[in-house]
Amino acid sequence: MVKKRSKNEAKRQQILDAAINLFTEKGFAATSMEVIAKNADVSKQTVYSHFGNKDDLFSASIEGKCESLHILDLSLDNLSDPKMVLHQLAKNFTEFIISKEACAVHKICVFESNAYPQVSDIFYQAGPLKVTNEVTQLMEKLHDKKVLHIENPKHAALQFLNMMKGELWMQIEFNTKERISQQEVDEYLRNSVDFFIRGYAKRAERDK
Amino acid sequence: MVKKRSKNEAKRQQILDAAINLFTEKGFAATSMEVIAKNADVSKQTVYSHFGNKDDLFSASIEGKCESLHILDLSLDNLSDPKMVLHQLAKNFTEFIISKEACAVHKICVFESNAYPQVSDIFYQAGPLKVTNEVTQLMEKLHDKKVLHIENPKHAALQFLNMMKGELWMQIEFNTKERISQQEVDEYLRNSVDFFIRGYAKRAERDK
DNA sequence: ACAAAACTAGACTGTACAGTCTATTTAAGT
DNA sequence: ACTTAAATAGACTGTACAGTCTAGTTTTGT
Repeated sequence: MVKKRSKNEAKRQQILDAAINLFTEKGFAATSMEVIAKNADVSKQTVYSHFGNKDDLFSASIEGKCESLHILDLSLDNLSDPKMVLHQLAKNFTEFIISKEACAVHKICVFESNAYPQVSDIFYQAGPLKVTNEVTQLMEKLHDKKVLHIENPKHAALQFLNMMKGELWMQIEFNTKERISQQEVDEYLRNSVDFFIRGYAKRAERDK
Repeated sequence: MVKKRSKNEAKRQQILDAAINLFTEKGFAATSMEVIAKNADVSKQTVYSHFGNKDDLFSASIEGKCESLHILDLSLDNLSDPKMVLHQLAKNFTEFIISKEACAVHKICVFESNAYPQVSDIFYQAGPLKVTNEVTQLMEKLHDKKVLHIENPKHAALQFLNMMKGELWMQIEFNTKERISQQEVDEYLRNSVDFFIRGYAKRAERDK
């Protein structure tokens, strides 16, 4: 007659929420279990009862965050107009990567990738790798439908996505004082999409 | 009758060396002044005498590192062969950004950019910004000499540099187990240079 | 109702570390 | 050579924090 009670799921979630906020804001080392407990409105002991130690809580909180981040929805109709598709993708992508949420998790995962490669890997799989794969499929489709001429879709996806980061991404990474204007960002995106299409235009169209 | 003695410059350098190594390896919070002193083969008090506190030592060590990083030497003759120039640039750039040194400083500056924006800014100026500016000038020259048709050289520089990061850079950032092969990296670089040149070819040559 | 698991509060331990103090050694100016 | 500021080593202080323990309270399955 084993009595099994489930732990309070709400509390677990409160702890995870507080933990991910603090970890991403202050980093692992500078975040204490006591402050996590306090922010979660829960006793320290409860934290330890749900998650055995600080490391495990860290893993769990990053994992939880990765699950909750829904990145891109590539609802890609209208493939025949690559400019529109790619521009939309570019906008969605940049908007996502500069979001506070995504940025903060990205930062801590990169930083702790030596001490916690498993954690870093969770993010890599759920984030960059997943997006790259999805965009690779898009590139394949653009090639198959003869909209563009893309011999290596994975390379094209990497080129496209990396390119889109541009200056804004660096400025956000380094938290610079000055930021380029929205107009400049838009222009960079437009310019980059045009450039991408020129570079991967079908032969026949290269002299349009 | 002021007697002025200069502090031991060698020790100062030992401290800076030890500090930058530890900070970049373990991060700011996880690096103690005692361990820095020990690694520098110097007493803790000496550390405090040279650098008032941990924050100042952190700034100084990052600053020192930035000065010692010589990034790219763009000795750009043979502009008439853009493929060669850009391929060389691509190789130099990737080699630099994946170097342990550069990576480690990059990581900590990004991570501490909230707590220490001044420090992060030093790196941004000395690294990404400087390289971008230099490559922008290269792009201008390629346009002026009518080798390529580049209306916005800064955008082109950003596109080129970001693009080159590719998959390897992500894998190094996240310290993944698997790494793509040197061959794949080379192929990506070649592919990307070709793509770049296609995208910025002069109109007359777009149907070569 | 009641038994046991989940929770709480807070004291406690041991460790680590930033920064200071003190006593000693080193070396520059004369 | 001698004086004295500068530099040094290492002990010391106070704080913070991971993780444990205890004693009591709440919740829940039966």
